[in-house]
Amino acid sequence: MSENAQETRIADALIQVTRLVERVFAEVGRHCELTPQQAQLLCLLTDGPIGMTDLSRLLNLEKSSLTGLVDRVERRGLVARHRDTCDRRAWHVALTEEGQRAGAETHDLVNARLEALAEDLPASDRDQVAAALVHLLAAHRRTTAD
Amino acid sequence: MSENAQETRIADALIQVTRLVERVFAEVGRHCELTPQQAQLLCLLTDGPIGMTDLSRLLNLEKSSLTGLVDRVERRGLVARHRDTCDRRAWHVALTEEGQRAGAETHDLVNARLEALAEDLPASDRDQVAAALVHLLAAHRRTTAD
DNA sequence: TGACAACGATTCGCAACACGAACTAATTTG
DNA sequence: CAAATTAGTTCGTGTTGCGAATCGTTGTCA
Repeated sequence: MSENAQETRIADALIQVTRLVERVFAEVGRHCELTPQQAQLLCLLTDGPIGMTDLSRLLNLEKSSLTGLVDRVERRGLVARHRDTCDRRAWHVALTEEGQRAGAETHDLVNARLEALAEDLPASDRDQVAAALVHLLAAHRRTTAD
Repeated sequence: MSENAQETRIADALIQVTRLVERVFAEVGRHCELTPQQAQLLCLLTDGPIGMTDLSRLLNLEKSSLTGLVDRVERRGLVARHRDTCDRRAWHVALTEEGQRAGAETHDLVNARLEALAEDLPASDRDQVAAALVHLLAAHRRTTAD
C-alpha cells in the first residue's frame, strides 16, 4: 500500500475513533447525569485540583467558556473554587466529596468502556497502538510548543 | 507491563487523541469559516448525499439536533435537501456547488493535519496503528449492531 | 519606585448546539 | 384497513462556545 493511502486510513480511523470516544463520554455522562463536557471536566479533576488556565488549555476551551462550565458544575455541588495561596488572581478548581464520587465513577466507566474496546486486540497490538498514539501525541506537542 | 496498565494507557491515549482531533476540526473549521460541527457535517457529505436518519447516526445526534444543524448550513447555501424518490417521508441532504468546495477544502485540510501527525511514525507503525484502530472500530460495531 | 504590560478570571452579548416530548405525514405490518 | 412504526420537524429548555471588554493582581522595566 502506498504511503498516502496508509495515512488516509489513519486519518479516517482517528476521526471515527474520536466519534466513538465522544459517544462513550455522552453515554457514561448520561448514566452519571452529567453532560459530556461535565463528564470530561470531572475526569480531569480526579487527578487533583488545577487552575482555570491549565484546565482551559487541557479542555481546549476559551477561559470564558470554562467559567460557565465550572459555574454550572459548582452549582450542582460537584466542584469548588479555592484561592491560590501565592497568586491572588488565580483559583484552583477541586472536586467536592460528592464530586469525587461522581468523578471517580465517570472516570472508571469511561476507562472500562474504552478498555473493553481494546480487549479484542492481541496484547502485542495494544502495546504498540498505545505507544504509537503516545508518540503521535508527543510529536504534536513538540510542533506546537510555545 | 500488566495487561491492565496497557489498557489504561490505551484509554488515556484515545481520550487525548480525541481532544486533538476535535482541536483539528475546530482549527480547520475556523479557517473555513465553519463551526466544528458544520465542518464534520460537510466532511461526511463529501461522500455523497445521505438521509437524515443515517446522518444523525453517523454524527451521534438526535434527529432534532440534526434538523437545526442542517437548517443553519442550508441557510448558508452549502447544502440542500432533496426528496427521496421512493419514500416521501425521507429527505437526502446534499452539498451544493459552494458546499462541495467548502467540504472538499475542509476534508483535505483535516486529512492533511491528521496525516501530518502520523508522519513521525515509521511506515510499519502507521500501518499497524491504522489496522488496529480499524479492528477496534469493527469490534465495537459488532457488539452494538442492531 | 511608579508606570505600564501582562496575567487570571469574569461578565456580557450573541449564536450554535444538544436533548426529548409532541406532532404530522408517510410507510409498513398483521 | 386499522394500528404500529418510521422520517423528520417543531417546541421548550438548558448547555456550550467564542471573543471583546472589564477588573484585580502580578511582573517588568526605566
